Amino acid sequence: MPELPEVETVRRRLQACLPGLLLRRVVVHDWTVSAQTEEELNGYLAGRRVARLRRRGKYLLVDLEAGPAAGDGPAVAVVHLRMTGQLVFRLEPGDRPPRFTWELEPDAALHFLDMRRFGRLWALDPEDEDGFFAARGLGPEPFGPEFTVAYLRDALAGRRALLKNFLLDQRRVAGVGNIYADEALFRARLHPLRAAGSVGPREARRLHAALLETLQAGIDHEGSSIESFIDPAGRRGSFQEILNVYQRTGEPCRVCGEQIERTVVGGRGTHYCPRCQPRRGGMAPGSRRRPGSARSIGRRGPRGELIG
DNA sequence: AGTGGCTCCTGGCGGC
DNA sequence: TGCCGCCAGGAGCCAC
Repeated sequence: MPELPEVETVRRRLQACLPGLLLRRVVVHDWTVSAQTEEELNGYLAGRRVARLRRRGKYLLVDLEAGPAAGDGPAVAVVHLRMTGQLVFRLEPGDRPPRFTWELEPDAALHFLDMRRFGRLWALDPEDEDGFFAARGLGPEPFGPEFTVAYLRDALAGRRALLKNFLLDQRRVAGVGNIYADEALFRARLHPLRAAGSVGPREARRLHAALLETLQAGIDHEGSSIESFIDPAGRRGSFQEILNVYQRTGEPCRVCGEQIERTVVGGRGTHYCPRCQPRRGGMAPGSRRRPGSARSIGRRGPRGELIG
């Protein structure tokens, strides 16, 4: 499921080939993909050249230059992949029909495949972009200047919400989804069922570092191809190969050997190591070495995978 | 206001 | 073998 690292991987791939191409028109095959009609979308987007690609949280943004016709101002296309959205240049035999297609010049097309049909497309005036994200309450970018240890500490303070739910709340920090939330909590040695407000200053610092390290590792591995994530060239990411807890229920913890446990938080599968991530703070029992500690960073597991 | 729960959507899978 | 029901989850919406 596309989270920040997966969307960033798509952004980088498209940034390498879309800028300069002309978006001739948008064809909507499934009207539920957008609250705007095909005509409205084309009014914003058709006849413009792609300038560059950006990302905000899990949203992919395509900046379009003003067109040659009078009144064809610049525009921003916003795409959210949600669960199963994919942007691809080629349809393979057996692919279901795309939900929308961008016809490009010279001679190309970008198709939006989306089995579960949760993905969305918006076309905006650039002046309305900040309002668009403000209306959704989108929080700071993890790699942006706002997301400091102090910010995270203050955001956690006093909250009764479970830590897992806190991380999934896009208003607190943008871009974290179920996989990276579980992996970051493991790296930070924090139990997902702890109240956000119970996290102390040192733990907040750990969580901040763990979030950045986990997301960066995801980007470095070009995302997790768990469900159906592929990039626009049809390539799969490899982060799923080094997951520590996500979907490893019953398997041994890579750090302490304890069996990974699974519970449900907010309707989402939640995976953790009961020994490395105790409900109360403190040292993991029977071990001085803990996941995410300086000594464990960069260690290699039995199959050569990076741990932590 | 903060928080949790429900809903959408469909392929895949377990159970009978 | 076939069919039923459940599971996966991002985020908008609603209720408390």
